[in-house]
Amino acid sequence: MTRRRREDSVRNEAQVLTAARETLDERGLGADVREIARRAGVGVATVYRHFPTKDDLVQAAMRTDLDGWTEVTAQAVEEADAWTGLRTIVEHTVATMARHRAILDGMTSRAEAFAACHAHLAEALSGVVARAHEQGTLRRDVSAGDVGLQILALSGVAQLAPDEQTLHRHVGLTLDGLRART
Amino acid sequence: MTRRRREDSVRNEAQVLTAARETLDERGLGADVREIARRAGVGVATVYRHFPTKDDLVQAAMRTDLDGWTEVTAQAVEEADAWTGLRTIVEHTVATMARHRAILDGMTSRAEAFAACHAHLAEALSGVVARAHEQGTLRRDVSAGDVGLQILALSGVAQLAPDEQTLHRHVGLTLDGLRART
DNA sequence: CATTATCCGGAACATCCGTTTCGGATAATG
DNA sequence: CATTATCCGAAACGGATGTTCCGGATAATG
Repeated sequence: MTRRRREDSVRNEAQVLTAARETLDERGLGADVREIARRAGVGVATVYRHFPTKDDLVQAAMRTDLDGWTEVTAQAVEEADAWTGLRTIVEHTVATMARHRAILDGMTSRAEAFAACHAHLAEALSGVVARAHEQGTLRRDVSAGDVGLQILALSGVAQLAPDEQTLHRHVGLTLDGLRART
Repeated sequence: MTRRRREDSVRNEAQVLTAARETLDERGLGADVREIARRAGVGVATVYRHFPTKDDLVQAAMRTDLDGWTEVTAQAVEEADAWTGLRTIVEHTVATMARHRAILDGMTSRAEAFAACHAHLAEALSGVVARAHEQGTLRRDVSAGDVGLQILALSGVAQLAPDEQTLHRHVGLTLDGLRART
């Protein structure tokens, strides 16, 4: 006879996830597990009971945001105007990275746990870029890989320029640079 | 009577500096002092005898390259055509950061040891950008701070895109985006 | 309320890294 | 060659961080 799961257990798991999200957003992948535990009002062992490894915790904490990002980008590929889709992908990806520093860290450090994200981004960009080339709205000499690099570069800016406005202006600047000259 | 300095001492100091340059270029500021010592064929204590702290070692190892960079950028400010000067600053700074990962790390992590570099870059950019605005070659809505951010962003690209050619193309892309539309 | 499976937190362990210590080796001097 | 100031490397220290242990607490069950 299997007992019902203890209520403090589920409560703690939720609190750990929340604390992990907060801490990872602030400190990035380098966040200390002890600090996450402290913010959750819990001991370290409790964290490790629910998530066998720090990587597992990170993935669980970022899952929702990552899924949202995946959906938005996948949808942007379907956009009739490929340039609009490209702009959406760039803006939304940069915004996500700016808000969640751990995701940026994972992408730039090529952590194995983020390989799927890399693949998804590459695929989405490859589609949109090809169609933007057909529609003549993207510079011919700009590849999907180039756009990917620019996205990561902009995300790097996000960590140096705290204010939303500056970041958005830089995204506009970059997009201007990518657009085919009329 | 003060004795002459022992020969193994000066030899070791030089070897440590060389090893430090190699290791810092490869691994960035996170380079392990033990690895530097090993490459120099020396014990850790020898490293610390010549350079009281890791920061001191880093500064000594990077001094030559930083001085070169300072000179080139200072000279670029004097350029008659401000746009050319700006391009030189951007290209040379990005190239320096790409080659010496530790310098990039120092600049982006706002380490106190690199405050002088920050100040120098800010001053140089401020001058060139003002004159480029007067000459109408730089977009009006782009500030010196913006250019500084773009430089750091491009340097970030340098760490993700190993090949020289891709990096140079991205620099060109960015410069295109900064130039006033004719 | 008694039982007990489940869960909890703090301490301990392992590793990494900057830095210091110290007994022994060695080069400069006379 | 003897002396000794100087230098050397291995080991140890100290702090940070991921992870595990374990004795005690507690919630689910009947």
